[in-house]
Amino acid sequence: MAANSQFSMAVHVLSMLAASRDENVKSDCIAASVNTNPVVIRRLLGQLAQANLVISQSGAHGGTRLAKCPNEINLADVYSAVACGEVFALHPREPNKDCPVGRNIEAVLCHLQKRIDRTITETLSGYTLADVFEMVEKGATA
Amino acid sequence: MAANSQFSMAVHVLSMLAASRDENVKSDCIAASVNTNPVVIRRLLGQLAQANLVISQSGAHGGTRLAKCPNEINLADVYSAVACGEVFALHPREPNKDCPVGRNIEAVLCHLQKRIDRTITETLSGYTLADVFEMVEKGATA
DNA sequence: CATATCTGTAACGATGTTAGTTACATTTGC
DNA sequence: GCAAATGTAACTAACATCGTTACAGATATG
Repeated sequence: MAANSQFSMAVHVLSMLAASRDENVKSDCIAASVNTNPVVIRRLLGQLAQANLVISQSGAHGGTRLAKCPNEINLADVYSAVACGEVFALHPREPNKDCPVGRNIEAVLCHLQKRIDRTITETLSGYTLADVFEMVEKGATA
Repeated sequence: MAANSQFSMAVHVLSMLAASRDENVKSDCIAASVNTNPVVIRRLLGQLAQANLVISQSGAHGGTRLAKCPNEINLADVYSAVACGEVFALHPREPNKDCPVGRNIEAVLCHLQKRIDRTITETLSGYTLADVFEMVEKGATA
């Protein structure tokens, strides 16, 4: 269960909200589509709200809706909102500093990590929620 | 401990081998630099050997060395050799197929996954082991 | 203002992955 | 034959993610 599905869930959730523009959608309803517990959804919505992607309302007739138009939300925003881990982890234990390689390898890997993260962000910024929703509606993978 | 450090370790290990071109390096020696158990290193070397990046020899005076020149090995090869997981996982539980979004979202996410993986591979293929080793020697992050 | 309905969040448990460790069979040079 | 290595299986420890329960707080509505 270790791999992180937050991004997948976020895209799913946002697609649900895009399907009901300007209506409050309840966490129970979203949870039913994602097939999980409403609390899991609310936790995720909290992160998306902090990133100003959605707006939630408490109380009766409450729920959540998009804070912007689907074409104003791109997937890079979503990716940074859910703060997924890096693509690859650094060493769990500190390398040996007495070794010329061990001493410097972490800086190099850290640089690579950032480089890749930038690449991912660039790629994701090419997709808006509107694009995703269109794909979902078509049932297409193009 | 969930995040995958195999790629980091692989780059470290290959840098060690690049530092001792044409010599057999023992797993104990590499383990000392990575600060882990030799068995962990041998497991990793097994994967790198299968990808034809290194060659191991059993027995006395055995060890491992690079199978090619450092400038013939690029990091995309390493990335695919250690078969890291995807950047983000799909839903752990199957979405609800009765929902229009739930029915189609997985195909879209799967498409996105592949798109990102391609981007990462492209970026990594821009670095050879020789590049990495040069950075390590300089202690620089550029 | 009482109530029903919703979100927000804390706390805990189940599950699964990763890496570390031990142990041992196998290979190979001397 | 012996010493020195790799290859690999099996087990354990640590940890992250997700699911679940429980409850406090907010808010429409009669």
